Amino acid sequence: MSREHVARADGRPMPEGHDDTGCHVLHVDMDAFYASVELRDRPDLQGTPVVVGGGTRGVVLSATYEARRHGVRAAMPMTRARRLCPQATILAPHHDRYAEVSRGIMELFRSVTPLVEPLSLDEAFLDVAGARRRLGPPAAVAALIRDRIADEQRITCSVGVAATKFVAKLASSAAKPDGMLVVPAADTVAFLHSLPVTALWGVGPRTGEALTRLGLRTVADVAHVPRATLVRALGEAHGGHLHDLSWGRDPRPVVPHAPDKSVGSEETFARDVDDPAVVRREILRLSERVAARLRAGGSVGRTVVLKIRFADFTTITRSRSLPRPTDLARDVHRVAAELFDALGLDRARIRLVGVRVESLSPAAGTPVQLALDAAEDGWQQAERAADRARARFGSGIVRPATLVDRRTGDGSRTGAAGRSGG
DNA sequence: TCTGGGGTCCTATGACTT
DNA sequence: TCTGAAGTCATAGGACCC
Repeated sequence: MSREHVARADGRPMPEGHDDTGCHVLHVDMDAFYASVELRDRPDLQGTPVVVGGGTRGVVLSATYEARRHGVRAAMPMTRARRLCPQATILAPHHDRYAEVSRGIMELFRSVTPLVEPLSLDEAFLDVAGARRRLGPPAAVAALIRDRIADEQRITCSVGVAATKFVAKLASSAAKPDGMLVVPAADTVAFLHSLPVTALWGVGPRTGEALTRLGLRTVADVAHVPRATLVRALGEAHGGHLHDLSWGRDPRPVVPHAPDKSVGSEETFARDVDDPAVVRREILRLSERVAARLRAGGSVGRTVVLKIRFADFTTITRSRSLPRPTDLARDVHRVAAELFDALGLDRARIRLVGVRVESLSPAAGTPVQLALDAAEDGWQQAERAADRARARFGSGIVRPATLVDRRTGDGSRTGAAGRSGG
């Protein structure tokens, strides 16, 4: 327990032990995850400003706390980050590596409790009520997890311990970096009411502005305004939810294995594109990618959504539902391409194109679409055979002929910027 | 100056059904 | 049979999260 940095909700050190009465939810969040993973291989950069990101139109994916001291933040355009902190080392992201570290961390969590709800690669909720007899009270479990992640993965994390998910998440944020904060159930309201409204889950720039217009700046302000006022300003669901959160009411349990509700893929072009043929090729590539992920996840989907972002950043979506769900690239592509053609765009400058499939259900037991135009379930078998070939020989081994460059035989993307680093 | 990619959830609106 | 109300579903857009 040498690594602990334990504090009470009011910030004073715990006198002895940890008052985790009523607390069984842990929120574990890696500190500057991508940057921390990169620093494992570059110990020479420890203690220096490092920014993970890149690409011609990229944003910051992760930054060390030394870079953050210069104002660099996640999701900030790289050009701005470079200006704010010119001395920072810029590293390109390695997603495979982050996914691998993430798998190790999630396995570690599941060795503690089966009730693990991952939120992203680098954070998860854990319900440790059932681990008390084996591992001790929640605060001790949290300390154990922090030690093990430091030992096994050589990165640091912060942990919030509370009675609810929402408060546990706020607590881990307050404990960052490399800390732990226990908010005893009895202290929940006092802890919450000291925070700014922007700390509330679901309050971003827009909602924050709306609350400011009402003169509400702290969570305490939100708690003491009539619920009806919030509902009028923000709608029934959002307003009511914020009012509940402001009093620490958050009955959501920790749920492992929540099924996916949609699967999508999108690409920002390195330069805006006005050639419809280029856009159509990208739609085909994205449809292939999405369908492969559907099959890999054992899902089929019924609604295909096409997303187009124009050069001026305005964004539109168009969707259509199929009579039956599918996991075939051929079906997804056909609908997405038809939606694009129906827009009737005349050399519009397009910045981004995306394809998403919604209304997912498990493939097992779902009657699937057998090709839209013909009774050939040969497509199903062909795409599954392609999956097997990709699994064996690499992702580039099988692709539609229209995506193969005739001169080089290379099907790699030529126009899109690709992920800037995430 | 610029603003990724992968998602979830909510709201508004119009078509359709009961 | 016609009409309006209410419910449901599909679609589009937006806010938010990491």
